[in-house]
Amino acid sequence: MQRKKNQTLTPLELEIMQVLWEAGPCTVSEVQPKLKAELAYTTVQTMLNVLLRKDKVKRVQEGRAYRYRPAVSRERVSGSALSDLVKRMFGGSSEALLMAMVDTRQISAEELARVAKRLAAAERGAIQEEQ
Amino acid sequence: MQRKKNQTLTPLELEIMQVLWEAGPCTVSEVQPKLKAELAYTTVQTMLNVLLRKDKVKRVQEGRAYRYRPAVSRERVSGSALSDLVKRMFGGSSEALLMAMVDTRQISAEELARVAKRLAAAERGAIQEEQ
DNA sequence: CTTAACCTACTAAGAATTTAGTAAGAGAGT
DNA sequence: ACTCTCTTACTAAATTCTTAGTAGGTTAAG
Repeated sequence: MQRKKNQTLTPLELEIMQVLWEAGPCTVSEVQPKLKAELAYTTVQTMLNVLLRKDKVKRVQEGRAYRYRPAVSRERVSGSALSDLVKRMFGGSSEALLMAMVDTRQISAEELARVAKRLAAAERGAIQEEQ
Repeated sequence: MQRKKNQTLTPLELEIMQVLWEAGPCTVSEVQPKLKAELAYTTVQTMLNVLLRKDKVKRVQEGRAYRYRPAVSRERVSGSALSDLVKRMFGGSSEALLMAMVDTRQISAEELARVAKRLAAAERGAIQEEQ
């Protein structure tokens, strides 16, 4: 049995999850050509097995093969990757992360403000006049 | 000799760098008690050696011991950790990262807007009326 | 029925990461 | 001089991550 919560996905695990999130449920042979690296069929299979053991994907038999689908949402994984980074790199301060993004020119203060405004408006909109 | 750029620090390497960034140049015995995990003296020493080989720290002899100091800035490291995450998790879109932070409630849209406004003002201020 | 294609389970091996032990030198105290 | 402590260099073991091979089963084609 597994003991830990297994939160953080390794780089390769993450890349495979990306494929499943983007392309939807896939078999091993469908995942393989969608990866950047050219990995052996059995390597991809092994990784999907690892993800299965970690409860990050589910699978159903389909003909002779299994079809794998994500068992965790992209939002959930990106959320925990983010909070992990915020904790480890920015002492738990999301604000520090934002400042670092501006400092290192990954986003300009102007663009940040534009996005912030848009998100704030969307949030208000979602509360007041939903659909 | 080493071939790669060695950009990404491992979790433990990062934790040790944090100590050096916060406390300033330290010897092995000064770093050791500042770590969360209780690691053997020689473990800390080994890690500082690894960081030295990777050119992430420099050291000078001081009495019998070495004193280690960061050779890369926190900004540089956090910048590349961030761009790594943006690339791997958000398809290269910083904006997608911001949206994920709001979606996963790591920051509210309001706070984001507040920080954005402050950073934009600081940027304008830095250009127009410095000091 | 034999063969080729495809798929799984199991196994393993290499690399990176984390952890720490051992041997040995150098000062300090007695 | 002898011993204790601090420190280094070197070495190594455990764990995790990445990669892939081998054996064997099922289906489809001839």
